[in-house]
Amino acid sequence: MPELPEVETIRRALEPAIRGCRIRSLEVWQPRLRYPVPPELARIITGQRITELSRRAKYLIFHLEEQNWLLVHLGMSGRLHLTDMAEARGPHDHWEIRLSHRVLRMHDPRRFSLLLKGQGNPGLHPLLASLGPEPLAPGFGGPAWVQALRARKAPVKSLLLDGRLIAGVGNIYASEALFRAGIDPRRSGNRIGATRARILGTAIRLVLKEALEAGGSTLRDYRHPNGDPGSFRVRWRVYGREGEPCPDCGETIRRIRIGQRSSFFCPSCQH
DNA sequence: ACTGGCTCCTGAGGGC
DNA sequence: TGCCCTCAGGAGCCAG
Repeated sequence: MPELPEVETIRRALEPAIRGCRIRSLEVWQPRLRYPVPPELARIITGQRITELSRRAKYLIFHLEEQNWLLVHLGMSGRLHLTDMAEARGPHDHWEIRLSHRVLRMHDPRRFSLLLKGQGNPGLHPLLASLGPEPLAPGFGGPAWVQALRARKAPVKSLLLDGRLIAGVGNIYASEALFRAGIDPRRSGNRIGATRARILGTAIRLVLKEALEAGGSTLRDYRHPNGDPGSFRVRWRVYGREGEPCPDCGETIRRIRIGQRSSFFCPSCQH
């Protein structure tokens, strides 16, 4: 599923291909996504150039002319395909943007994705306004992070998924980062010392950066839908490994529920 | 102000 | 072989 590193990988691949391209048309086949696709969207964006593609958390922002922009989120099963020419529409293909020589299409079986519009400063949009800091931005993990984490008493695993505290961390990286930091996912934020909070901040950046570097392979999958996605799969240390030995100590990895979400951890390495 | 539970949706996988 | 049940997940929303 698209996590922050994959969304950033998509952004990096897409931006040079679409920057400067003019939108010829927008076709919406299924407007009932996470939020309804605005009916007037096609009228607003047709004829405009894409000036920039940016990312905030797991949101992609397609900047257009006249301070218009499109907000796209992939949800958990959304895929963006950029092709040279229009293809027959398949099941779960919900919309496509036709550019001068290319077509950008959204495929999303579970329909948790979204396509919205905005005008002016994207950061003021309700979905973006309350987002916390970007973990990969310079300076993340300093005093502000330590203070914010320790001000909360929810399980740290849940806090990592709270976009107001930190933007874009998903279920996989929350488990992975806590394993790297040696912190029990059930531990309350306010029971994590300042030193360990800093270590966690570093661990988050580490797992995201590693995945981002491996994301170059996801790029190939993105460009060539026939490619075998399994061969490029990143090897998680604990995520999805219930019952397997911990890569560090050999203890059996456990899976527990925290806030309705699966969490994987090593009971020996994480406290 | 926080926390935890619910919700949207469909495909996959396990049990019988 | 096939049906049914449960679960997975992003993240906003809401009740307590």
